[in-house]
Amino acid sequence: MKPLPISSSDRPAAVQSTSLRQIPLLNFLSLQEQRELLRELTETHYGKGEYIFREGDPAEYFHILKEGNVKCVKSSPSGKECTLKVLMPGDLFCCEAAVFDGACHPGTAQPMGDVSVLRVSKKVYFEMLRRNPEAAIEVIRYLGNRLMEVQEKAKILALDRADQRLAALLVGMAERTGVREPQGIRLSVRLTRQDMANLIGVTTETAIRIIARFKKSKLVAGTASRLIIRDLARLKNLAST
Amino acid sequence: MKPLPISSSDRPAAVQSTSLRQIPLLNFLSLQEQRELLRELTETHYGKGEYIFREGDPAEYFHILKEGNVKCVKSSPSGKECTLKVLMPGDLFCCEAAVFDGACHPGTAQPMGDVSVLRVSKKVYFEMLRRNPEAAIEVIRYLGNRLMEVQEKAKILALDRADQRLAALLVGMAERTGVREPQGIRLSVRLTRQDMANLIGVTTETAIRIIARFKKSKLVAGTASRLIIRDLARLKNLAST
DNA sequence: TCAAAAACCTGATTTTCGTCATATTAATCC
DNA sequence: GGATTAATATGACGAAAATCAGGTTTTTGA
Repeated sequence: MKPLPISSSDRPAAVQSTSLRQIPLLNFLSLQEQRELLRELTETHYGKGEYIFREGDPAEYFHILKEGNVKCVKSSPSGKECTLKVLMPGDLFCCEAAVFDGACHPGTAQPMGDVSVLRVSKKVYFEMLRRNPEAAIEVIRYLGNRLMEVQEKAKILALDRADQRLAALLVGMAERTGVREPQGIRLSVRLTRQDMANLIGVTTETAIRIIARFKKSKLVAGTASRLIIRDLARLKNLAST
Repeated sequence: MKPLPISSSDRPAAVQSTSLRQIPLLNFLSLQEQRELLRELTETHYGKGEYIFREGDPAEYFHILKEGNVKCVKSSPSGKECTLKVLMPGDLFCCEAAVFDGACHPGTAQPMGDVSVLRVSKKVYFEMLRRNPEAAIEVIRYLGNRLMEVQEKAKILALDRADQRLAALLVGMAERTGVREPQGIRLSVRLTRQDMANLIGVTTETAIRIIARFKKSKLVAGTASRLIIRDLARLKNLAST
């Protein structure tokens, strides 16, 4: 596909046309439609400690992650928190909440560092989908995949021990964000023991103890900002025992 | 909406046109489209102990549950099983798997008694969606809701104790399938202790012990085929503590 | 560069739940 | 309606993970 022929005066603030071509859910649109949607997109930057939206906020927009990582967090009345997913650039988020008029966000979207987010109003987006069945089908595919992902996660939470859940998490992260390095596979997402704990439904202490065991048996190395998977095969094996 | 004007010679085997109007995902179609889709639908009956499809089978059809209850089951390599959801009439199933060419079913669909299932090939269904953006948007809504449901379930599995998970399950079942009775709310779905155990990720013994405690404190009564919720408010309270 | 804040670590103790073994009751089907 | 199977029940024991209560090390930011 060729670059969009859009003059700089055509496009809003900081949304670069090049970035759009990397977003799967905006393919399947004619150039004309892409240009129109581009006009409706706004880009916002967030830093650590801020919120993109919180659980219970009214859901008025579709969000697309452009840069950085965002975690989707749900919390229970007792104050405990559970991280559903770490989003990567290109991921849609909160399409599931954007579904009904007056719906609220079922979870909080929290930047894991500096991030950049694209936003378009539900109304505009749905109108675009109505005109572009092919794009609607793409959204169906995306949601179907997300559904399968969460179902797999629910299965693991329901059936597996803590160490297997952690192994499965690391395998998944390695596959989605790993980069080859001499010592093994480095995760390009910063992930603290606490992050891991929240992702697999255990306490931070438990995650720390398990990672310590993994270190001893040369499965992983490093800490949050530089986590290395040293033996993917054995981790995979542990996850599916 | 008026009844479909279809002569009995027009329609395949046992698919009654009246049943279709109760299926949310077939609304938003013109009469013409409904009639065409009807011709492509086939109905199949299954009994207990049979499988509608199994984990790993190639996914070639969209399924719609017409009558009875079906459970979606996933199993781990070690042989343990986890029930993701009890489907009710009108539910789509395995749309999530019907998403890619050559995809396989991520779980097994198991009748919980006598059931009747409608089926349409992925190809025909997608073509229909391409012609009917409104129907595609309806599928997006459906998937969005399913996604929110599973996310909520994952949160509960990750954060709550067994008794709270069971309470949450019973509250949900009461709301989806409960019928008022003098002694309380009766679940219209047959649900054994083992079913509950598989739905909340504990062993059967644990589910039995918890239900026994619930009985003592007058929260529930009865067994599988006649399960009564006697104090919904207190169950809700327990679930969200 | 130094102080403060995160992140990481460890041990002791308790709670929760799984496992195994064995009854008892209820449902189903010739 | 009585045999057979499925479902429910209970106890004793152990393993897994939470909790609480200290630490140390690393990272961050003024």
